[in-house]
Amino acid sequence: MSDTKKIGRPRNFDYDEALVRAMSVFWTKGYDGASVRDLTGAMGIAGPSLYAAFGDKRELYLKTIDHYRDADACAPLVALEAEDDIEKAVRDFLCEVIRSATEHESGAKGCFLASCVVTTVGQVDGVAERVEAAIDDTEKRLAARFDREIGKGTLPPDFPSRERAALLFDLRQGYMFRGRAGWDKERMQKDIAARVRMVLSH
Amino acid sequence: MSDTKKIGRPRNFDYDEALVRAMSVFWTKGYDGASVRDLTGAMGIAGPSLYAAFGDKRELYLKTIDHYRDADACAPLVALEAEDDIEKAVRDFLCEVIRSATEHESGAKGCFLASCVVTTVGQVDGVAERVEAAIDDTEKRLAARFDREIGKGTLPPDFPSRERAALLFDLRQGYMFRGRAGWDKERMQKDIAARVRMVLSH
DNA sequence: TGAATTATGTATCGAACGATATATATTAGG
DNA sequence: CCTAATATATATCGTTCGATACATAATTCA
Repeated sequence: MSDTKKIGRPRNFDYDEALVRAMSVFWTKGYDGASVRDLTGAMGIAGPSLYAAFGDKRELYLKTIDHYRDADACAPLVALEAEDDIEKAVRDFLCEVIRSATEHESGAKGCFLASCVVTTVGQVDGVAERVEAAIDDTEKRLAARFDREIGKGTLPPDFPSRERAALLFDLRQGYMFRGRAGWDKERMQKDIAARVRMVLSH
Repeated sequence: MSDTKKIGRPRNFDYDEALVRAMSVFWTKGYDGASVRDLTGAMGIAGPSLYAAFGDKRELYLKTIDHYRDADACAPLVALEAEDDIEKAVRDFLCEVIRSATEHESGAKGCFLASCVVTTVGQVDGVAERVEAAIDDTEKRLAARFDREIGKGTLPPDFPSRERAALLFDLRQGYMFRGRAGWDKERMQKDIAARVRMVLSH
């Protein structure tokens, strides 16, 4: 848009990086559990800088949600779309779900939206519509992946893309729950083959 | 055990009822979001009574979890076990899941464990083991329901009970998520028939 | 009936909460 | 350079948090 420099003293922190660090705090501690001091500490800035740059705690929270969505940070979805062979793609999706549900990047397990944000739906204004939009968007992208195969002829024309997209979505929710509860990767991987077959059966 | 009355002034509130009310507060507001004042207000008692009867906030929280489990409060599971016809039973299970995910009893939607407690796993000591035990118990009961049908001959001997139990579990998680996000009952009910078929397919 | 025991109600504790007032530092434009 | 504009650092605001001290009420047991 404009590379004209703004007047006034410039920030000495990176906006997006601070946002990611804030997300990580919300992710691990929850909305209420994350204090402003926790946030400023992780973001490497002082209180007034947080309020000047992001508004208040709630607005910062909403901004982390939007950033998560915009950054296309859902690895399983990306994996499903990247692999051309649909069977491998579904398997990759499930493997990636299990990985993200068990491995913890910066202490945060699972999906930021599915495991963390969703719990604040009735509690923090602005969250509900974002979560609902995220579900719709995710399921549309999942269904589109199946439709792509129908176009290629790999799946029959009457393949129930939307139903199976919803199934993938729900399987993910289950894995996220198990991951949170401490299940290990190996235990979850046992059903992958059968589940791939189920998702693609017709 | 003993109907001998205890010495000292008796309580003038019902222990279990207070526990249920506390659970409802945790359910709707989350662990951190539920203040001791919220809790005492809903329970109809004063602070010191709470601490005397239940310990501190965390111990009260753990007690609500145990009470939820002991009360067999998971309606879908009960519905699955109660119906003799396995096809109807699975359908009843899914219908009950959708109902509990969308209707709000005392403002709380979804499953207390699956939608609320799980988010405090890494945060509140004592929660992780309870959640893991709850998953194991639930999946065992789901699988046992299928095994019952194998015994009757309604399902083949090689029917993958454990796999399908896990599937039912994960479908539930998906519905709970959608319910939290504001999906309405009708939208979720569209896939029931196909899902019943999928769960019982062999 | 008095001693022991337990619960209740009021009032409040120190700590942590979210948020901000104030003064200073750093930039662009005139 | 001076002014306007924005960011920073320090210090702290009033509130709410989880948790308790204290005095009083209600019960059992001797």
